[in-house]
Amino acid sequence: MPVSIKDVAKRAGVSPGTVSNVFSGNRAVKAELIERVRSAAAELGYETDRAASQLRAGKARVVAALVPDLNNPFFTSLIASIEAQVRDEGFDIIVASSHGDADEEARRLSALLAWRPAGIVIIPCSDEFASRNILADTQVPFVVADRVPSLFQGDAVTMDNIDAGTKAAEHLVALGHRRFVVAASTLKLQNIRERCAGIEAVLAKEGLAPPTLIEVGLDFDTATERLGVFMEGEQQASAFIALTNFATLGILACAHQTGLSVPRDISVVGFDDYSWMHAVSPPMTAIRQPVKQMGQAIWTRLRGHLDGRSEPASREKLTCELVVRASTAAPSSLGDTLRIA
Amino acid sequence: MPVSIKDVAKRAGVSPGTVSNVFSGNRAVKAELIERVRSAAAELGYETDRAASQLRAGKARVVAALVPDLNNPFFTSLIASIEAQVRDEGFDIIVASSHGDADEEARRLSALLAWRPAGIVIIPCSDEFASRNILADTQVPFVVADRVPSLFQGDAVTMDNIDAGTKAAEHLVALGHRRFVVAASTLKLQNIRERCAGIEAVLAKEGLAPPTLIEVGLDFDTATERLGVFMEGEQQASAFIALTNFATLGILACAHQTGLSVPRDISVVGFDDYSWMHAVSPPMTAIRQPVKQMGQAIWTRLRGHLDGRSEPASREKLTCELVVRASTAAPSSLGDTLRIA
DNA sequence: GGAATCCTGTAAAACGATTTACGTAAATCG
DNA sequence: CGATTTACGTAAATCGTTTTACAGGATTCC
Repeated sequence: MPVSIKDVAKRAGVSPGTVSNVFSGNRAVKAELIERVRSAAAELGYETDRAASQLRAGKARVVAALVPDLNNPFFTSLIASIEAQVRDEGFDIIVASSHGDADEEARRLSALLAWRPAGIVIIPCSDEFASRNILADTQVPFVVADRVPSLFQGDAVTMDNIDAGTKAAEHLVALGHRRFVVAASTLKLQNIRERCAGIEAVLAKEGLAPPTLIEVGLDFDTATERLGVFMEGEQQASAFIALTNFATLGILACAHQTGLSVPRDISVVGFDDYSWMHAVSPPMTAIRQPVKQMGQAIWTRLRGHLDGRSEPASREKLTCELVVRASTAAPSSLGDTLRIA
Repeated sequence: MPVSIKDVAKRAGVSPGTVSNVFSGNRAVKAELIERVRSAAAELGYETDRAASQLRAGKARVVAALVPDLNNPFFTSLIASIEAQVRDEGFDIIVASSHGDADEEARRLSALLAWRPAGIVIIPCSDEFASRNILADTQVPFVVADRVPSLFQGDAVTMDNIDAGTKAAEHLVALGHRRFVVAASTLKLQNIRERCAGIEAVLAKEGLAPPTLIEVGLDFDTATERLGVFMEGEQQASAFIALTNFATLGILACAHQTGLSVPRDISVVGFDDYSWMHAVSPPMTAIRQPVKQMGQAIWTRLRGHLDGRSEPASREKLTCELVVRASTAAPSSLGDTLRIA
């Protein structure tokens, strides 16, 4: 029942090769025949079989994306951005999640490779990035995004994380804050460490005490739990910086639980910029990652390798932007005292 | 350089057919040969080419998902749920976005069909669902999710939207609210209309005035704009129900803008349950859609058609849950007066 | 005006797997 | 014990494209 190129050829009174040329545009076909083939195809409802096409042609119009978590809107926005890029050129996207596990990452990567895609974009689940060996063995162009091991050689697109940390810290210092808490997901990740470094550098330059670092884990529940334990204890910080989306939520939830008011008692800078951040009260000051540009940069890199051109590997670094809203303000008392309710 | 089944066969000293049988498990192979083939494959780094496999076998281990927007976390969570289901069985997922446009939907659908996937799940961008004709012409099993035209015949998985509306309205009525505003994305969508119907039925039963309906559109910016215009005007409502995620955000943003306090001045029930909802203050009362179960239900349906079994079409309806938090409370004055700042 | 070049069509050979048809050895059966 | 089935291996056909090789007619070039 599936209609093949031969059926179309027969109906249009041409050879299969000609039909192929009409659709692929690989070789010129006379206008009249193009017309005949097109209408024959339309009548039959023919659509070229991608598996067959890809098998013969050797190149697939697919790009594969492997991310740590499909529930994390940062990752899915990135996928959305890439999708918007590639669809104009007739590419499709196949997605997979490593669920934050290195072994699963390797397995999924192999599975994706089995598609012989035109390119792969991967956001590794850890800095070890053990899977890189798998990729090294293939010919498939790939770019590593967001979490890039420091001494990685290939194509990569990241944020300028040091700068992101710097901006957040400078903003709060300028407001008059002196004691900082940083809520990081985990310091095992290079990008998180860089964000911390940016913050620490600013505080050091200003002669302030280094920030209190809290590792809050990778999901909301553990984040609130760990921050909760910390905030119950007596402490003096007035400035909180979240280094991931879930850390932002964790800080907010705990502040609410312990009866601290934002920004009166504490100021908080969130990470990632989502719609809810300017809908809530107070609207959140946050560091916005240029997700869309990231998708563009990734595709540009992949695109470069596409026609067999072997471009030199490059590392691109995008800069984040601090969006100032109302969750940050000058500390209420000069002593930076924190009131626990 | 790509290593094929022949290379493995040669190295293991068997025929290609045998190698195929080892990996596909289609026919029995002696333990000793399995061992030889496996290790040969491992040494060579062989992974079976899915395009070739699929071409010959006629069936693909892929399911395609077509959603209106990859930036909407409801849709991507659903994809995440489906991914979690199918990966155990060695299926991959290919995603596409219709960007809310019916023509694009049709185009993307054809493109997806060209993969000859094992199944397709589609969340239509409108009730017209013009693309259904495309699907009707194929043999590919598909299930329509979330937005299902009322007289659609095939497999479908939806929420019990009437019940969702009912729950929200009953909750607010029980708190003592008498004047309602409903923020809907657009009444063109069947599911939205059903949610409204649920609310209206409750109010009617209680002898209350029907709710004021506002169509806020499909994204955050237009939502805040339209709600803003409305809230500036004098009105008396104390109870707000959002019917989509963006409507929730719109209400919150406008309340904040016009200086209304939640839940003191107005109560609001949000739609969809995201992490941010219990992190913000006040934590939001909301209607939670069982996204995970929805993914499971979809795969169960698709799975049923997989081995050629032709099961009867069915429509599955999942029930939502009202999560009560702190954004809803009894109205402050019995007269239901709304203070405009 | 003859040779070289382009243009555009067809037939047939791939691509890398699966599957069918067949063959041989071993196991089972009456 | 001879006949029949089972078990398991191989060779070759096949899936639906793309691409190569070739061919005939039109064009172009000296």
